[in-house]
Amino acid sequence: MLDLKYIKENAEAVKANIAARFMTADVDEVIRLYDRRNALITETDELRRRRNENAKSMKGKLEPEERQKLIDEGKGLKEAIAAGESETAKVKEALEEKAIRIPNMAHPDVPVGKEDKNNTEISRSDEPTKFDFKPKDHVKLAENLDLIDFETGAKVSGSKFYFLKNEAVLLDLALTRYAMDILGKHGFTLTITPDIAREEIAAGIGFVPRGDESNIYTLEGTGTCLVGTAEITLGGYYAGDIINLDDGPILMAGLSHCFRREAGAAGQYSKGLYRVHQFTKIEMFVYSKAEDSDELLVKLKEIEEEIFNGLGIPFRVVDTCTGDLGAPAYRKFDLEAWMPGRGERGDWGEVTSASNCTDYQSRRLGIRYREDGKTRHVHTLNGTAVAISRAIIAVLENGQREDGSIAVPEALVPYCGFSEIPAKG
RNA sequence: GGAGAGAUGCGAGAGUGGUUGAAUCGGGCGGACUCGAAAUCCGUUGUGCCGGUUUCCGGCACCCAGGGUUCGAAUCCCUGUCUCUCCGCCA
Repeated sequence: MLDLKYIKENAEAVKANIAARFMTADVDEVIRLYDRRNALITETDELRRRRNENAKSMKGKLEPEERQKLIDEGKGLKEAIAAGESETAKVKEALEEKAIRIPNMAHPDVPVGKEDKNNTEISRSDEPTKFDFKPKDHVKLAENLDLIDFETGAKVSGSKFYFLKNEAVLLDLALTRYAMDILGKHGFTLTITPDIAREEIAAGIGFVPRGDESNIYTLEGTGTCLVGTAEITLGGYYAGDIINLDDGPILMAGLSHCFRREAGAAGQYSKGLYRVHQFTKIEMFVYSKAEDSDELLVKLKEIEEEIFNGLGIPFRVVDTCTGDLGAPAYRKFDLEAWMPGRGERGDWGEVTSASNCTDYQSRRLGIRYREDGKTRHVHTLNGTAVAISRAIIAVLENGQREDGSIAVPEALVPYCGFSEIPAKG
């Protein structure tokens, strides 16, 4: 969430930002509740001060009637404090509920626009892969080569579940090791995180654990949910802590399974592995000082480029527009890989996403660092190293040959142990 | 899942219902001594919120969390969470 004092002092800018993101949130109501809360705190603190004074004056020996008088006075104060506290709690709750609807401010360079078509392409690794035959999509390729079984996935678990099979399994594991090696080289602490997190941690990261719009599976009666990304668990890692950033930012990499409800998502562009309920992802997460986060976002983007360049998959990088930013993001760069089987003639499809969330997540999670004797909220950044399912789409579709076999990117060969998936039958 | 023990500041660790935001030791920081260092000695050292005359001052809250008892709770009661030990189950 945003700093309440900041909202009050910059109400017009906050409103303009909400409008630019095509979101709705009631800034005036937040300010009204904030003022009301502060007035109540001041009042109740004064009552508590009088209670403390009253209690202190009763420590020594007193005449019985004098003591009784003080006790009666204390009883009165006690009631007034209880009333003040319950009113404050009510206002605080209402304030919090309204305030979390206000999105993070956006970087001044973020393109303004409503949908992903307003994203700005800022670079391109290469032109789309050329074929001298009509390329197939990954669903067809995987079916021909017996790599992914969607039908049995649906029977056993429901639609949008799948079994990876045969070489696809080894490809999955190879991509994992490949990415982890690169992240280790860049100084990330490697982790495999829990796949379940407490709901308040997920909420602190900016996910909505409950309700119709939620993309999260909750675990009934436990107060926990399945994670949609390791961003949740890695962001929760230092929740409530004051961390030391004097020796540089903290770089974490986490492998987790990711679970998403994806209610209502369907159609050509979501087919096959592109949008599924469960996949494996390796996520980068960074805790940094405020002044370093812009630079680190570029670094995350560059690591993503390194990973996909290494796979030889053409991609472009887009600067995500205001309407397409998630609420916690201040700026976001996406890598979109060329997917020859996407749409009619092939298309770019999102494979990674790197966001600078500034102090939006850390404020709610209570993660701070010290600087010049003061504590400040850390900046948090997250970026996809590899979302395995989408990377597999790109590998299969770009590596396909006319005879039905698939060339495996050279960088993966040492990890998976084969350089091609041979045509079958 | 069952039984028991515990949770206090940066760490270890005291704590009688009322001068306890918290003894003591250690760590950190500042200083003295020293050519320098060690040792020693002295001082200092939490977080959040509200208000103000805003490099500071005042107030409030915080001893795992949430409730309760009381004029007054780190201290008494209840619930939850987590940790440890033992048993059971399990990969």
